[in-house]
Order: sequence, then C-alpha cells, then structure tokens
Amino acid sequence: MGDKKQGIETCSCTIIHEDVVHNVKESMPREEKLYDLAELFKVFGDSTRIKIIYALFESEMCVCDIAAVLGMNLSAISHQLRILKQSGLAKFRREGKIMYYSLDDEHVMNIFQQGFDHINHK
Amino acid sequence: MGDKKQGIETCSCTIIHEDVVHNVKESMPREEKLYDLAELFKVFGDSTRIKIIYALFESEMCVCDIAAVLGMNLSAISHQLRILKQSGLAKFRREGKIMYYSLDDEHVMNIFQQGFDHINHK
DNA sequence: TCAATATATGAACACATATTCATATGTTCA
DNA sequence: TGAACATATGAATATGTGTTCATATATTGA
Repeated sequence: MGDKKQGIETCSCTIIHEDVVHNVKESMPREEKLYDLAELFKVFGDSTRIKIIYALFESEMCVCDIAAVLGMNLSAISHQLRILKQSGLAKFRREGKIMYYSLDDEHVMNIFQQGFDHINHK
Repeated sequence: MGDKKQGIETCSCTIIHEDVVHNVKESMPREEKLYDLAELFKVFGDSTRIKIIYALFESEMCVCDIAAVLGMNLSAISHQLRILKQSGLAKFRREGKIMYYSLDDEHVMNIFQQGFDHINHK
C-alpha cells in the first residue's frame, strides 16, 4: 500500500496526505452500513414525517387523528406512515377499522432529541 | 374549543379522538422549528455526506483527501462540503492553498452515533 | 350480502437534489 | 506578473421524492 502516489483513484491532486487517506479509508465502515445510516436519516429529513414522529412521541394515534393534527389529507399521511413503518420507526395495532400508530423504538426519541438540541443550541 | 366535531380542519373522518388531537396540537413545537429539524436531518440523509461526516469524524482533512477516500471527484465533494458548512456541521481553516475541513459540533457525533446504534440494534 | 367507514395503494405530476462539466477564484512560488 | 495548483461555483441533467387523485382493501353492523 502507498507505493505510488497516483495509486489513489479518482483524485487529480498532486499533493495528498497519504497516511491520513489510508487510515481513514481503513476505519470506514462498510459501504452498505453507511448507506443504511443515510437511509435512516432520510426518513427524519422531511417535515411531514418529523411532525408525525413528534405527534406519536406524545401519544398513540390513528391515521385520522394524525391527519387532523397536521392538517393534511389522509392519503398523504398514510403514505408517510408506510415509510415510517418500513424503516422500523413506527408500529401499529388494529382495533376494528382503526389503525393505531406509535413509535417503535427508543432510539427514535434519542435521535430526535439530539437533533432538537443541535437546532436550539446555536 | 372542541365545540363542534367538524371544527377540526381538513379531516373527513366522522370519528376522531378530539382530546388527543387537541392535546397533541397544543404540544407541537412551532412549525418553523420542526422544519429546521427536518432540514438538519436531511443533511445526514445522503450517503456521500454521511461518508464525509464519518471521515471528518476520524480526522481533519483537505478536500483532496476526502475525494480520495470516497473515490469521487473534487467538485462533487466541494458541493457537499458547502452544504455541511452552511448547516453548521463542518468548519474549515485555510493553510495556503489548502482548506482543511473538520466537524463543527459535538452534537454531530451524538446524532451520528444514535443513528448507528439504531442501525446495528435490529 | 351490502352499505358505510378507515385505511392503503398505484399512477401521475411537480419539485427538489446529487453529480458532472466547464469555468472562476484565490493562493503560492518563480 | 504569470504559471501551477487547490478549491469553489454555476448551469445542465438525471434521478429521487412528496402530494394528490382515483381506486382498492378490510372491517363493522344492518
């Protein structure tokens, strides 16, 4: 490793810190892990879903309740709930015709809280 | 408040839990706050930026180093660094021609870590 | 079984966004 | 001052994504 300077792909620079590049490359988690991580944050990266998460943070709710709180139509909410469900952030239980959604994981709250702290801290 | 059922806008349902809806609505942070929060998470919601954040988590690096680690061209990295900078997650210092980037905030690491825990936990 | 209701889903559309290419800016050194 | 280099930026393009509309599914009660 580190035999030829141009051995490091796709960089046209003449001077790089080879040791740093090498070490960081070594310590990087698997591509797939980082991709999944980005996917997780992507779910938080929409204000409709953030509102839903916040709402569920307060209380278990049915689809209709959520739509009422956010002032949006049922279809939009249902689509977003599917995404939250698929990513393992929300779960539901059925009671007759009504589906009650709630948060599925404590990490959700922690991530949310950290984000909130960041927003408020500066 | 809560006088007429149809007083709650934009929901076509006939039966809703008015108390729940009311309480959650009351406790919701300002629209703008939740929007900012979503914007923050959106920055984490891209695998290129996640990789950059991880790399900077390990070590301060110049643009060229980062490009080398990720195997991407300089322009793409530069564009993403601008986003990280604008959202207050990364900062830089100049040394001659070279710009050294690093993480700007400890919250970044906490948010990142929580996300990682979630990914790995199930 | 049929109507009413709560929710889910597929397609379409409008909009956002990541990457690339070409070019500009800013710094060093001769 | 001018060449060489590191980085930044604008425009163009391709791809992704949220919402809406129309329609489907599933449950209840008559």
